[in-house]
Amino acid sequence: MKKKRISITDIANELSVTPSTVSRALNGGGKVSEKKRQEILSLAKKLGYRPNPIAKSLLENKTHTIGLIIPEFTHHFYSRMLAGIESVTSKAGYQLLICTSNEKQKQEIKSTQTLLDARVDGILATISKMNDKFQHLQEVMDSGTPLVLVDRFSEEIETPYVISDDFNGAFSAVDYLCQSGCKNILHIKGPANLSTTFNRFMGYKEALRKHEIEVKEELILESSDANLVEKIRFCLKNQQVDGAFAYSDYLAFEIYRAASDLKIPIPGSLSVIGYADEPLATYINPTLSTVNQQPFEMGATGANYLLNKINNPDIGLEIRSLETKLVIRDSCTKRAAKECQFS
Amino acid sequence: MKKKRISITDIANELSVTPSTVSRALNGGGKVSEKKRQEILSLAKKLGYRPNPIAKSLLENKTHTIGLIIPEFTHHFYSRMLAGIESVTSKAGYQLLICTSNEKQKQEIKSTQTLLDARVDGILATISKMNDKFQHLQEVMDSGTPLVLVDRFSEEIETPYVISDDFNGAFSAVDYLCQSGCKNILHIKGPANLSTTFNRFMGYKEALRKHEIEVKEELILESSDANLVEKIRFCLKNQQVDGAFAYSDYLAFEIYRAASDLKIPIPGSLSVIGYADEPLATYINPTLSTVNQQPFEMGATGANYLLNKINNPDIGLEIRSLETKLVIRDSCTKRAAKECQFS
DNA sequence: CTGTTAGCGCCTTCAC
DNA sequence: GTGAAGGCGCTAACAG
Repeated sequence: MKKKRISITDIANELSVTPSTVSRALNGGGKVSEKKRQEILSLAKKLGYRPNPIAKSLLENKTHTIGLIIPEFTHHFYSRMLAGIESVTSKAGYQLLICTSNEKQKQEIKSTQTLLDARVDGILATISKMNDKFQHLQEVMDSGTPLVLVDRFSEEIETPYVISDDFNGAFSAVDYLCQSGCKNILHIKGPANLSTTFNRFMGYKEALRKHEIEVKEELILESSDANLVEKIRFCLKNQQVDGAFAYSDYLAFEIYRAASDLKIPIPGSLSVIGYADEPLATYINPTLSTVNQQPFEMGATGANYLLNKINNPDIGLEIRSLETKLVIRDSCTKRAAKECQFS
Repeated sequence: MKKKRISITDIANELSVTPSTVSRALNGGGKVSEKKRQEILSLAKKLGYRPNPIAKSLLENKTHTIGLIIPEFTHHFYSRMLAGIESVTSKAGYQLLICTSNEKQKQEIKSTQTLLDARVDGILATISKMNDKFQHLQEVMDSGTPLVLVDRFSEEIETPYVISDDFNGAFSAVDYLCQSGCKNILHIKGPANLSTTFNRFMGYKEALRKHEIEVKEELILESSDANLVEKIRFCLKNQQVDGAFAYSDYLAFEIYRAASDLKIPIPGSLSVIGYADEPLATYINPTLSTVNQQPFEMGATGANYLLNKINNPDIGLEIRSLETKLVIRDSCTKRAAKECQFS
């Protein structure tokens, strides 16, 4: 059913020249008499000739396509990251082949295989949460396909990555809480095994240390805890909590709920800061202070880096850590104005 | 830098047979002695042979890739739609090449060209808001590349599409409001020129008609109106509005704001229903009743339909309208329990 | 300047 | 059963 696309040979026949000549005329490479070139060009245009990139790919062993593996589509964070990636790749004339892992290792492995089979020129991946093996990523690297990790990385795989500066992001948030007078700051940790969980926790602790506040076990909760909701409630009730820093905006929202149940006013008696600057942060009441990770920029940086690596295979193992932005909204008591951003 | 992938010829040489034989053994097609077949298969496995789809594409004029054009990544709706599409295509062994139009016609045209150049087997598109020309889509169809439109369509282009049943979605929402006693129902319309805007408006009017309520011009606002916020406020203050149906959840949120400013309690004095069931609907206070369009299913349906059309080019111009689900939350006074879904 | 040849990786006749 | 030949669309090297 597909209409036959016209090929270089078609226009060669029409003009009684060889395909080589047409190719040369079209690519400007070799020498072709000006007259022929014009003839060829105009006929090509008239016929609506479009080169077949498949043939070129076969020849050059390049596809001008980059493969992307993301854990899921639905999080705003990944959508923004995707938008950042797309903005760079489309500008550079690369196509984007998309796969998802659904946060499952098995699907991630399948995706890498798919992308390798498709002969993509490079792969951009956010590894899934549950990863404990990395052989599939090692295979990508062994195949010589440039690989750049975004947002999450692992010590076990030696490839460049672009991440957000979680340590400083968390630090700035907790530092802010301390400066505005909070003494008992609750922290809800993220999923175990994630570097982001670890780094945000470290940032939290470091900020407390700076302000000479003791780190109390009772104030640290795990998001995976089946009784999280009750524990938050218990904590707010019994620990004189006056500040809270959550691994995510969604967890911060759980704190809102508990506080609302307990009639603890935010920000009156409790200042809350979340993480990620998801849209919900501006919709809940009071609007939520949070740490913006600049996912668009993260995606764009990763894509740029990958394209760079595709064209200069020798560039080394580089790591980029993107600055975060502390966004203070209505969920915190304001401290004396400083260099942070209000919104 | 890329390591040479091993080819059918490599393994043929190794075994002193011809590539043809290897090809036959691998594809099971022709007759090959069982012994040779085993040798070939095991060597292929040992060497980690993977067929080159590029070569096959060139031969078969098929890429097993479908192209996708969406207006933007950041809306939850499109993310869900994308997830639905991906779930179908990946299961069917098709790749997904992604482009975005950023709601701009110019970029949409460029995207169709890119996808056509890439020789995708079919295109799934959500046309951009601002489209007034459709020649690029006509070109897609003329090229013989199956095209299916999702979420939005135009009368000007004769191709199958999958949309949400906006008329009934709106009707069910407004009908609900009427049944719970609302007499003066505000409607905020969506962007002009979109079929969704039109159909939701029609659903609104039809529901009023059913309940013999007069349609009042003063109760109908345009989202594009520069003074929208003030007009909502004016309306709530002066028109005894007791119900509101907005084109989107975001517009419903504007109504919340105005109501909050005017100290009009929701749902006490005003019932509000939005549209799309965006995440914010569950985060705002009170939680927002809304119409769920099942974007995941819409994407999946579109993808299935496209794959079907790719394999049966003769199937006709079909149109699917997906049912919506009215989701009643806390922003409405409850009516007597009926068949609608609570959440 | 332009035509011929060869080959990217694979598959499909057509002979033997 | 298996090999040889041709071709998908294109480019590069080598002849003229």
